[in-house]
Amino acid sequence: MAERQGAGDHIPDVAVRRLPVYLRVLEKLYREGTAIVSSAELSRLTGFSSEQIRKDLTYFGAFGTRGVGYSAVALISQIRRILGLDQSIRAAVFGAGNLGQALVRYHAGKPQDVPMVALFDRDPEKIGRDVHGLTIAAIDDLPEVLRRAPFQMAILTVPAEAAQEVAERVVAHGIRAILNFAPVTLRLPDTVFVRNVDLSLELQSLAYYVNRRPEDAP
Amino acid sequence: MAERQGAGDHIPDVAVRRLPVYLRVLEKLYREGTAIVSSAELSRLTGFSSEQIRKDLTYFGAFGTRGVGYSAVALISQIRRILGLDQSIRAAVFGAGNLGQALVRYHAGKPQDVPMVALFDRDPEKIGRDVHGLTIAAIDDLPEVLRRAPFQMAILTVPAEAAQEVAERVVAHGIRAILNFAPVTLRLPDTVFVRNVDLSLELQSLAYYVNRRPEDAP
DNA sequence: CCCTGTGAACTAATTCACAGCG
DNA sequence: CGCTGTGAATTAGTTCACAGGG
Repeated sequence: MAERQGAGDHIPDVAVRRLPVYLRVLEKLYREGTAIVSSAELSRLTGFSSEQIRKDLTYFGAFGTRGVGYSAVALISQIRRILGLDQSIRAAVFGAGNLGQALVRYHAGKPQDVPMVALFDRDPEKIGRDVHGLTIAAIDDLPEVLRRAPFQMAILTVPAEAAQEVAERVVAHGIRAILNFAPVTLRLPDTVFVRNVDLSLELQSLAYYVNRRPEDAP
Repeated sequence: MAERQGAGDHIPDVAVRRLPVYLRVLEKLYREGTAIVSSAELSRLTGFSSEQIRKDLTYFGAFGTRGVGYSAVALISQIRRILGLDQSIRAAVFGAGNLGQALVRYHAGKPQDVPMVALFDRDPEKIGRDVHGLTIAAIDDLPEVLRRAPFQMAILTVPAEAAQEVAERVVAHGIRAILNFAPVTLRLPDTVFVRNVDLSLELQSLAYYVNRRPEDAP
């Protein structure tokens, strides 16, 4: 009689990825003094359909009031809870090159739920230098840094050749979520969740739409 | 009797986004001397299923040889043609802050099919400075720069508050493809193709998977 | 015999349409 | 009434399974 214990129904990743968008919009509305928001207004501000927004939210519960809408504060804290942002989630950056350093600085300069708390590099020249308050550490110091400044997420900005090895090392230390900027397909146990962001790939696939008539848009 | 002129069937964006991944793997194989590749090998190297790869390719034609596989060179040039990379496609970066400058430097340092040929900023202090060979231009000089160094794609790394306005200006000058790094939902005519890359959003949605058992992975 | 190409079957995701409730 | 919540219908995307041709 027992169904799959506590698992609930499978939630599509596309829905999970929309939650932070809702959160961003809700926080803006809230700062501007809005107390109640309808799915129709969220639709206008996010570009997603109102039924999609309602459906996404009901994957996790019933947060609105029929005939009225959603309380902005309440929905903000619900979404933060769903994503786990109510607990402390931290990230470390691997690779203190152009991109790694820029991401640290860029991210530090904005409101952030997931702070970057460590920055690693392999180059002995760079170790010990400061990037926006973070001291560059050697990747070999990973265990020690993890103890001093725990993090649950790795952001890879190392060169393509190094990415697989670095990924395996962070996974060996218990990291289960990776944001990979290196232009390689990582091969990792599927207990690890990987999201890829690849500038060249984005530009190449955008090229497809440059010479296309509007009707062919997806 | 005439069907929708020349339009062919609608090709899903997910498939278009996989093409550059195939391309990257094929180019690596080709550099290493491989002449013929099977969809099974591409599957192993990309993580996509072999039938998906074959299906994706047949959206655009029949490029393989039954019983044999695909010629690496031939498939490379086919995919490049499909994406439009056989013509010259160029991008410009708007916003010469941390991220914008880093993207220019990062991208310049690797093989690239879509070069970045211009860099804009609003800050008079920055105008005229050099970033990896590109001279920072004022956004007001957009028409002139477009004439001197034509580009078909805009990469937005301006602050959130400025993104909508800058987007509208580039669209007014005929740009129809935008890679948006600013944390806002752009509202643009749907003749314009926008792809969003938002670091905070990626981190927030990854957070969801940090505290999840492997079975709940998507 | 092998691997591509492809309809058919299936699975996932979105949109519809309306019941439900403040 | 109005807007949420949600099964049902639809549409999109993936995988299956095998026919097709070198």
